[in-house]
Amino acid sequence: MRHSGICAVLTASELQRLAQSARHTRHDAGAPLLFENSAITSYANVVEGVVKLSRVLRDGKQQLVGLQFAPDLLGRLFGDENLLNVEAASDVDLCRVPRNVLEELVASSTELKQRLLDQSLQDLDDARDWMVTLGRKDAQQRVASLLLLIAKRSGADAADTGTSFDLPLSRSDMADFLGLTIETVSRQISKLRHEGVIEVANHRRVTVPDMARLAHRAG
Amino acid sequence: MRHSGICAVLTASELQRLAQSARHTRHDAGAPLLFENSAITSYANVVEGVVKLSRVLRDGKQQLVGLQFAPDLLGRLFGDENLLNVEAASDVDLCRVPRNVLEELVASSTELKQRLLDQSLQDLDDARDWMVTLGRKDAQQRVASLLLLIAKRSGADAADTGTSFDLPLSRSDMADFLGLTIETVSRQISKLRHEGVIEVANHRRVTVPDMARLAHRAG
DNA sequence: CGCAGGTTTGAATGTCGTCAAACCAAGTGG
DNA sequence: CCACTTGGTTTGACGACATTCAAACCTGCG
Repeated sequence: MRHSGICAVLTASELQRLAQSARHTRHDAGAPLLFENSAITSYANVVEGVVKLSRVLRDGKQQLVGLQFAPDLLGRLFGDENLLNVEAASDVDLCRVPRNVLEELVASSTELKQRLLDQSLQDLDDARDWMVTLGRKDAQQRVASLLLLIAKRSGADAADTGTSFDLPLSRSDMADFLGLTIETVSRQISKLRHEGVIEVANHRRVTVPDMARLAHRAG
Repeated sequence: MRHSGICAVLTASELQRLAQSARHTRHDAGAPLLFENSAITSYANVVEGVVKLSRVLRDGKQQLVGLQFAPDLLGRLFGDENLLNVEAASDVDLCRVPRNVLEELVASSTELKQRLLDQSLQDLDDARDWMVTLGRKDAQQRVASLLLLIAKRSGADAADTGTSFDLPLSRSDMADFLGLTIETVSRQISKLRHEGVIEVANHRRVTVPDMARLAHRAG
């Protein structure tokens, strides 16, 4: 899930145009950012933290369909309807831009349009990658895949003792992303821990001594 | 999965430019159209039939990540690497266009670029929809979801007796798309048949007396 | 300290996968 | 025309893995 944020795709003059109307906002973990089927009134850049995109079935079950790390762009361009629930997974900093301003910019910049196309194609690739995970991997491989994804995208610091990072998701969120139950996620994490593939502190801080070994578990 | 094909997004003069280099090709069911990781040398429009996009795990398991019905566009724009296996699911007619010609057109037409962005966003929505199916639905709901999808996209003819269509996929392909095994797919189809939700002739021709009832089974 | 939320662990249940056999439709050759 | 083959599909018996239900366990906080 490597996206380029708004800032990365704008020229200096465009950025200036944007700065006039952009506003920073802060949100606590769990805060809803948009509701399913609501009209989109603004777009946003993820400045800090992780945002989760989800859909819910009629029976109440939930499935996360995407995670947005900084500096990803948030919000679906040119769609009138938002098909997703958008929530802060961790504490989040956003840089909001009114919809019409951004679309104005997009209309005037063919370069920008090109970059947005690239990004949506990247998102599509990511979504299809995850379809493989959901359709063909067992619980162990799914959990390993998620840890790998998080390690890659949240600036995990590498040391001699291994790579460390904080989980931006609760067990419940992880389960909803992996198509599993909380209990199964917990069991698989415990298994990886007992086998020395990962170390866990306070249920949230993860250390990976050997990334290749984790990758191997991911299938 | 509602895409607009090339033809739908081009002006008359652009179509003319395209006609000079476009070539029609025919492929039998099962024929490979592109290989994973191969450089893309051309793009194509699906004129007739259904094309399947898939990825394979190291252990040989396969997962379909998309289906392309006429008149969808085939091939990933602006990516140098093709991450997918592309095969004819049924007998297929393609309209091929050399890569450079299409990208030339895209570069010159901001309207075209816009439409391609729309399409990739639609594909992304579709992929995320299917993530919900793979992550949160049981076998029965998955099979019903697929039948519903095929009914919608392959021009199913509606009559007083119900809606009828041919399955463009083998049981094996269906299993790979649904994240199930052949046997489970077969069992669920039999179940739907015994319960009168669908009728099946020759293992391929499906009739749905009451679409709403099928939709209800899809979750 | 004691409560509350989230997490871990355990035992029992159920769904789907695996293995294996029967079935069906279409095509080939005697 | 019928026996035989072949590939795909269906059905059955069994086992494995994930879910469910329930209880114990941490960690942070009043």
